[in-house]
Amino acid sequence: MRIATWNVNSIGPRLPRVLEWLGSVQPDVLCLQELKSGTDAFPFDAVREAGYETAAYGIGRWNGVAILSRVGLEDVTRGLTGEPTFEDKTDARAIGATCGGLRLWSVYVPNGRDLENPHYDYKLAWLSALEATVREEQSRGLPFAVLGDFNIAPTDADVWDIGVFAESTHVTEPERKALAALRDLGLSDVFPRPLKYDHPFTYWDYRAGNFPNNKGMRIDLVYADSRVSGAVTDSYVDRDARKGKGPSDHAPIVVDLSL
DNA sequence: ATGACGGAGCGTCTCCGA
Repeated sequence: MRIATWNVNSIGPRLPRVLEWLGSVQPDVLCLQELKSGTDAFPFDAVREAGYETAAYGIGRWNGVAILSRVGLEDVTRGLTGEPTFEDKTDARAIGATCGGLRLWSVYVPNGRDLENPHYDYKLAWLSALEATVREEQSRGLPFAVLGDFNIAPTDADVWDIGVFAESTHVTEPERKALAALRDLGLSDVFPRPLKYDHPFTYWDYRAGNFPNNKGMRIDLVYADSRVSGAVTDSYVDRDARKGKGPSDHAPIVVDLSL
């Protein structure tokens, strides 16, 4: 089985590239983040013609997540257990489903913005709710993984220059402790191989030539339990999907499993 | 060339992203 995750930075303008990518890479399951569309506005028909069912969760202009599957899509759950709000609004940042016997979640962790911003506290609260949800979900007894844009660089090596991030989110100890809490639940970081250079970055800012200069970050992650991680035969960041005209600023991660 | 911000909304700018 081949599973994948991709922050597409809006499904509308990205749809042609997503369809092309599905056709060439042929994942069985694709977790999407940052749809920037409401649930009803998702292009279900075009994706169905490509052979995939979709469970989408979007609330409009920001965030939004989905799971596409050609191996079944059951028991869909939208949102986290005890999910916090921001400015009294609930975001659409997490969706879970059972696909081909696996319990999979697609998540888009809040950015945090700045260390003094209330959005940073929201990010940490959201991560606590994710931990609680993972704990609950594991009681289903199915092989389990959570995939998505975590907006956290797990180590200093996961950004191109840690000196640039001295007063920034994404690299702080509280954020990294939230990842450690997921590992304490038995999940492990499925570390992909890069197609080029020596580190598997998954995000490069559009600005200032960051992609051609490989000023990237590894913030999209696959956290899998032992049954899933033990079945991994290959994993890579498809940086080719970051090239060319009209790309997302994130590249997909592809994980092959022998279950 | 991989190649030097882009998406969305009521919008001619601001917010957001990381």
